[in-house]
Amino acid sequence: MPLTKVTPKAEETGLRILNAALALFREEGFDTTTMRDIAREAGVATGAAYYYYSSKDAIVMDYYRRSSAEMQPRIEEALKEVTGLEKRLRELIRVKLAHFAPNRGVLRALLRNGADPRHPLSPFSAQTREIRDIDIAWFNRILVDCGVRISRDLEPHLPDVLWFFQMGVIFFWVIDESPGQRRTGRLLDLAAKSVASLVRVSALPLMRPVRKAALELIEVVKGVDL
Amino acid sequence: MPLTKVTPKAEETGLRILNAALALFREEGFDTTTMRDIAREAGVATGAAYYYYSSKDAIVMDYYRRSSAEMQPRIEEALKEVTGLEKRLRELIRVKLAHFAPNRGVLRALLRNGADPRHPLSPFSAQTREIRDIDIAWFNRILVDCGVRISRDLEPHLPDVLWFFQMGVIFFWVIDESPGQRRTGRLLDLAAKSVASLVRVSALPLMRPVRKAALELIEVVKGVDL
DNA sequence: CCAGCGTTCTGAACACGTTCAAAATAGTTG
DNA sequence: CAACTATTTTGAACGTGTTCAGAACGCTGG
Repeated sequence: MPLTKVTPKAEETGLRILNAALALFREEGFDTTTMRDIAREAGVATGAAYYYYSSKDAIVMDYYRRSSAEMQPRIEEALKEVTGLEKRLRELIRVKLAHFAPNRGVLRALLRNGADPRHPLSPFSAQTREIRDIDIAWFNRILVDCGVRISRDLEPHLPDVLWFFQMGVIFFWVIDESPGQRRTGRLLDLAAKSVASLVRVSALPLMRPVRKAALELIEVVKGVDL
Repeated sequence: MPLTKVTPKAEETGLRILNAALALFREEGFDTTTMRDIAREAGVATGAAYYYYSSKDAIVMDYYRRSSAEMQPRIEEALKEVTGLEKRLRELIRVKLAHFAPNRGVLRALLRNGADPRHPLSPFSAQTREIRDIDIAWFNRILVDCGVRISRDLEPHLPDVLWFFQMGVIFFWVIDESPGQRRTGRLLDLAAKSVASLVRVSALPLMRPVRKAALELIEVVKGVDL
């Protein structure tokens, strides 16, 4: 991925390095695995790993990018099975977690630098913008055809807010050490219900002052770098 | 701090190392500053730095601990000046940010590992429990004598929730690159108002179902490791 | 003043992520 | 095929955080 022009052989080597890395990350953990380990496992010299990936983090980045791409059809399908804001919200996030599950440790490395947009490896960084935009588009789609009325003022921000909510769940998930991350499952059930309710309630005329406050808050938060 | 038994001379050396580190962190940034730099600045060999601090992170930890201690009287005083939930909430957090302000970069290092409770350097870790407990006690105190009615079921959790809210503000602050972190100031104003309103509204009998949902959510989140 | 002992300090050494000059290989052109 | 270029690969070397065996220091009892 990092190489723009590639011979088939190079493509193969790059993939071998990526897969070696992911296998080791899964077995030994991200921090314990060294670049020398990865290179050895892939059958190349240390420097070769850097020819394909400019850093250890770049491997994680590539994994993130590929995963997000692979996920698209699975999401599309999952949303066909299910209707309603709450269920779709839950299903969308559930599919993502399921897809990331085998490499939860790798995702932990991705989220290590939290929400700092200056760090390339961050769901808020410029480098992950493309993935983020695709992600947000799904939330937009869910909102659009869920039949729930959305107030004009909230409308342009709601997909971003839902995406942010999703990131919260994912943060929780990578930390969650309960067996099978069941705790996250529970959290997702409860939170999806609450969020759906909030979205529904937010459109009520009575809620206008609350909406105004929320909007101000949203605007300040977005102002940072998002 | 890391040394249990200390001669006055050792105490002095330890402080020299800490201050050298903080000065360099401020001037050059946490990542750019090396342990060798710190040792040189303090006029000792590299190993000496490790005699006093078991790691680079441990320096940050010590700074965090000391700062939290120094902050106590400042908080006490600030709360005397001000009444009401919203204002006190805002003031409490504002005092903290003001105190941390000169070493914002150091705090960024502290929050680098996000909310992972397994990482020692995390506001959620076992190592920071003492500080966290003291912190939470303040929120408890604010709630107790603010005159606002709190429902029985929410009462034991509310200080923790407010503390969590505070952590959110601090996370935002360390990332906020607006001049003088004005954006965070604005966020704090808005958020404190909203939070205070929420607390007030939450006690309404009408809100019982909402409270129940919130409580379930809180319990799941707390279950992790907090 | 010395011997002994705990405390403080030293600097070389290790493993890691990363860089880079140069070697090996593949591909292309005369 | 040979010469040349572009791509791919190598492995030694650098700077970093960290460790550790032992040197230096300072105090206490004789």
